[in-house]
Amino acid sequence: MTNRVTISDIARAAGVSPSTVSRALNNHTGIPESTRQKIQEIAAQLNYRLDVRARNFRLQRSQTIATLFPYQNASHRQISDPFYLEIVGAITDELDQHGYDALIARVHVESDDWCSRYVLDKRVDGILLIDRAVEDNGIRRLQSLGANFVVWGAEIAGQDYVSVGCDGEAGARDAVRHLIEIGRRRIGFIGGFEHMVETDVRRRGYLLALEEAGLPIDDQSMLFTDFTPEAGGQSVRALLERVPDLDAIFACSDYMAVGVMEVLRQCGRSVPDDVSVVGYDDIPLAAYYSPRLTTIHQPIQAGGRLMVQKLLAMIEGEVVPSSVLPHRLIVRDSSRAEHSR
Amino acid sequence: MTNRVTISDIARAAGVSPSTVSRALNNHTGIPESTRQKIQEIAAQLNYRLDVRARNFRLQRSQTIATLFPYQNASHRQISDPFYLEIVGAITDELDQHGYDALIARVHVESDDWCSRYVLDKRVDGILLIDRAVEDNGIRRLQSLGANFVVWGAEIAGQDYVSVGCDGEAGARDAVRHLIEIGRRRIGFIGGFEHMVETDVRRRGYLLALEEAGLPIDDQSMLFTDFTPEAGGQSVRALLERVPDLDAIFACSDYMAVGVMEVLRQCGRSVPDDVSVVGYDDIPLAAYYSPRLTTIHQPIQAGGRLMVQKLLAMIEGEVVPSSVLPHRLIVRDSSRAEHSR
DNA sequence: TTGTAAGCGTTATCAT
DNA sequence: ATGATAACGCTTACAA
Repeated sequence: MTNRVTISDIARAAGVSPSTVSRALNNHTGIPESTRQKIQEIAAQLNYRLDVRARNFRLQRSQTIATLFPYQNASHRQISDPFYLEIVGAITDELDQHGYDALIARVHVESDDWCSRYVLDKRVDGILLIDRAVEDNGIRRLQSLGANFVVWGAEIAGQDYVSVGCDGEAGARDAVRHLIEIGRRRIGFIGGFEHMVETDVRRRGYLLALEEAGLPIDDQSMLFTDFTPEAGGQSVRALLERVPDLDAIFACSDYMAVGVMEVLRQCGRSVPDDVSVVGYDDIPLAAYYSPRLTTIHQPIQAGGRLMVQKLLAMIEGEVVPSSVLPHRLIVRDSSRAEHSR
Repeated sequence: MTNRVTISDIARAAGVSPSTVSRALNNHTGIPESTRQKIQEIAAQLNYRLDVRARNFRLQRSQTIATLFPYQNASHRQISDPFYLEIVGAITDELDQHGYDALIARVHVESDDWCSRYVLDKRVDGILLIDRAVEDNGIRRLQSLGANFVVWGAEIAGQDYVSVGCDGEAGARDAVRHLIEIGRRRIGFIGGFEHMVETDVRRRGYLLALEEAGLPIDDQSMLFTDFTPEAGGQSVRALLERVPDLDAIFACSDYMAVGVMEVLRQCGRSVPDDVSVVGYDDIPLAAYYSPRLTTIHQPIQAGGRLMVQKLLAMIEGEVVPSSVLPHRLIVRDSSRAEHSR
């Protein structure tokens, strides 16, 4: 912690110049094996440690990637949906493997200040955005700055940036089709924030499935809220008041769905006998809840890693395309309707 | 993204020297209000942005804190326990408010390489460690390096570093006492990794409660595994084979407890009629699971924020003490034994 | 193969 | 009140 050993100290000890040391340490070609070895030995002896800050500064990079979680006004509430943690885990591990540091923050979705903070202030070499608004100022700003970034979520029409995620519209449609197939007719929708893409595309899928089946569409059957069991539970309670003959719920997250199922029971509706429930994400919990939760599986791990790989490729100057990952309907017990209407 | 505006550009435009600009921008005393205003205007006009990397380098700091999650050999499996996400959320928000960046990574608990990477390489000004091993090389290394760090978890005997967390021994003891009070006698324990402090202290509390009640202690009743519903479920299945007359489970995390309850049902045991279950953490899920989960509440939010405050104070040179946060037994439905034996 | 020197952008010291 | 200068630790032309 006291006096740091620098490259010059090694140079002095080895009787060479700092540049030679730098070259030796970085395994540059054109340095004789013998000198290299000698210098590396001395470095080890002296307990030399490269000052990454200095190097990154000199190299004008930061070797750091920010993973940003947009939140909305009202709901700067505590987050705990396991989905987020899974994707963070995958991202940080993958970054680690590539020698990058992972920075994390929540950012207000309606502002773009954070672009200055992370990009202009040169804190990071790139950004990973976990979901975004349908009209997203931050993304526009990132683009105008020429920043490297990858977004988690569905690829949407006219999108001129890179995303990695499932086709949420198709996923939601599959979920709702399934509910219709097992005989459900009054299907509620519980989403995250209305103007975030992931919720928006899933709502589209929901509406599409209803339409295809010739079922009536009713704004009263949709509700938008936080990704927590509590919010899910409250929403379904509200929904039941509006639509007493509700016979199914499609929730935009498994974690929400847990609250949904609990409140349904509290209200005297059995799941799945009276009301079927389908969630989204297929977090570990889904298979271990009772009843086991029907859901749309997303390859979260793979997706997180892919985001990193794409971003690093972009930083290397490559042109990379968006990826649409496969989703999969996993039918479990929460939607096995014994008695269709 | 092209040519960056630097302090010298402003100096040139304003007809002053770079040092004056620096002083003006940093609101140093001894600079006339008029000059300051003029310079700040020009800076704004030119869209000047401080290069934090350069400043941090010059100031020999990084203005970044690492939050590290130790993992064990076998289990570099995906993490998703909401507890972790809640604490990460609290930590990152609090760091943000203080102008610090939050770096995140998982580190192998049996190594201390990461100390070099984060501390010696000067990537961060301090470290937040989420749990640790009973004998923790990383911590010893951090101490020998004189690094600033704060650990999440119980304060343990002879500990000469700063921790923030609940008294896990007391928490576990309260949980198990409660089970004993409602008539349970064959109580199983499902922990995280055996040599991590949080699991270790809770095991002690568990044993203590059994001892106090004069109940027999049986190694076969304890199992150690991952913090996932799946692992919790598998553990309880194994436990039931070893101890067929099991009538209660104390699990070290609510998320685990979910899997525990599901498998109990699969095995034909009703919760809480046949087997009572108590979890730990009081994540949002706990109150919304069915049956509602009895658990030990930890002030996760407050704890995360407090860790940050302490760490920043340490960095400022203050001497700060450890904190033991209050825990609280929350009795819900998973432990209401209708029929005691 | 190696050394010299410049520079990344900022701030602090020491003058003036 | 302000400017010149050095320095933080490293890498890389360019020169030798």
